[in-house]
Formats: sequence, C-alpha cells, structure tokens
Amino acid sequence: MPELIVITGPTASGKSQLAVDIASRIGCDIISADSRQIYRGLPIGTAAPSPEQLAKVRHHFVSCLNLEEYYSAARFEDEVMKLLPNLWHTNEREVMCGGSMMYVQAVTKGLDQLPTISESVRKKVIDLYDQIGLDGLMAQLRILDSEYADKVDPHNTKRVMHALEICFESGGTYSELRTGTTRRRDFTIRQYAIDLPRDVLFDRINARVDAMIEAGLEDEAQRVYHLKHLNSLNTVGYKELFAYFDGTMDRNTAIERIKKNTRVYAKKQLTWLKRDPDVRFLPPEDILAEILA
RNA sequence: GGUACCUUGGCCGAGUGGUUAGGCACCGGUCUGCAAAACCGUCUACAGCAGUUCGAAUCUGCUAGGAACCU
Repeated sequence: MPELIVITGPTASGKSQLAVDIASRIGCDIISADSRQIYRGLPIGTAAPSPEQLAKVRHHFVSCLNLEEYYSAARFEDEVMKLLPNLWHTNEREVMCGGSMMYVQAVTKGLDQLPTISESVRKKVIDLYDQIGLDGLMAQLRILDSEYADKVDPHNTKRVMHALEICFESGGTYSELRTGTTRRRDFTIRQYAIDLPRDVLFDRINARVDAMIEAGLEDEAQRVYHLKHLNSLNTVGYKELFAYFDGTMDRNTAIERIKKNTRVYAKKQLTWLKRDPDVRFLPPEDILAEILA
C-alpha cells in the first residue's frame, strides 16, 4: 500500500529542511501543506523553501497562487487527493510537509462535503451581520440550526457566519452535514512532528525573524502593501510591517511584534498537534533515522 | 540644604476609603471550506514599615529607590 509521510511541527522547527533531507533520500516529491507559502511573492516572510531546496526536490503547492486568489483547506484536500495517485506511480512513499494544521488534517482525516458558498449567500450573510450584529446572527442560527448553535462559540463571528452560510446555501442545517467521521484513505499515513524544547524553538523563531529582516522582508512587504486587505496577507510578518508603513507602529515594535506573534502561532500549532494521537513527536534526527530504517 | 513629585502583578496601564479595571505576554485550551485566521480560559498586584479607620492601592509619618526645580 502506498504511504504518505507527514512531516509537521511548529513554525521554525526545521520542517522544510528535514522534508528535503527525507525526500531526497527516498527519491520522492514534497507536498507542501502551508496556507501562505502557496502564494506567490512571499518567500521571505513565509520562510518558503529556498531556491536550493526547491532545486533539489520537486515541491508542490509552493508559490503557485496570486495573492487575491481564494483558497481553502477543502481545495487543498481535493487537489492533494488528485495529485497523490500520480506521484505514487513512481514512488511508493511521498512526503507532505507543512504547518497549516487544518490543511494537514484535511488530507489525513478528510473534510465533510459542504456546499460551496455562492457569492450571493456570502454577501447576504455579511449584510446580515452589518444589520443585526453577532447576536442577531446567533439568534438566526438558533432558528435554522439549533444543534450547531449550542455547539459553536457564540463569540466567534467567523464560525457563526460560516454556519449560516451553509444553512442558507444548502437549505438544510450545518449539523446534518457534519459527520465527524474520519475518511478512510487507501494509503498508509505516518505523521511526525518535530519535537524541540520550547526555549530552543522560541530562540529559533526570534533569530529567524531577525534573519528575515536581514534578507529584505521590509521590501517584500512593501511590494504587496497595496494588497494589505487580502486574507492572504493577514499573515504574521506582514500585518505588523503594514502597521509600521501606516505609521501606527514604530519599526522596532513591529519587529518585536512579529517575533511575539510567531511565538503565539507556534504555540497554537503545538496545541493542535498535541491532541492528535496519530502524530508522533520526535527530535528531527530520530524522524529521519526511523524513515530511512 | 530647600520645595514639590513619583514608585501598581513579567510588561504596559486605570483607579484619590469599601466588587476581580483593562490590555499584552506567559501558561492552558477550541478548531470540519479565508486557519500564519477567528475565538476561549487562567494568572488577584499595588516599594517597605508603622499609623489613622469598621475598612487603605487610595489618608498620615518614617525608610528605600527614582526623577524635577531652587540655592
């Protein structure tokens, strides 16, 4: 049975390099599971694989979308599931590497089939929110899908809005579409997370941000500044610099904020990973050794 | 030497007699279509000492540290 090796871990833990080491040894490609590296024009701030790494191993889903293009974990799942059989033609094992946990999970566990939200429904929900606010949205959701209304975090506007979108789009409830089941895949999945002591990880993060600044992150951010409202740029490393460009934050504060927010991001990734019993935390050398064994 | 002033939890920062201000970080958590997003929980401090008071971060005195002006 073909196998998918998943290399994940918090940001700045060294996933990219480890994946390249593994892929080059076993002769396979790398599927990147990163919701920001997938966009073009952000190589520095997203710590995308270097030109050398890209030259050494073929990467998928890196630098292939314009910033204004919509993307999602569901699309990622679809595209990866289409791609994998082709890759397995030549290699029995493939590597997926990335820190966008939702993307990783979409591939490893599958997402439920939900309707694609039309432009009109999307607008309708936004207008509704403007008119009746979050409380009104919650009241509406309680009528249309009381089961999910009890479950959802009532303060989380995005989730409430999304549930309503699905109700409107499908004419049914969000609850009935949520099966909560893991999709059976016809391939083996091995998941590893890079395990580093937290203080080491935080040091790496701080040093990497300094290196990004050295490497020209400010210029990179400047080039996309005019697109700052896009979701693809609601990203650590850019939003802070945009505030600096706007004059609402001084440069040093912006850099410190990038470090801080990157640490916060890493923590959230760890929280996600820790609760998944299928993910094994190991030091990078052990991961490599085990795969090559 | 004189006058007036400041000192709040890891950081920022409200609060002039009587609920836990708040924000950020740390730590912990949620997560099924924008996820590097969005959201939640925890952390009870008032420089020290002695007073006044039923009750003090808030008033008084002294001590320590900081900072201003005058000679």
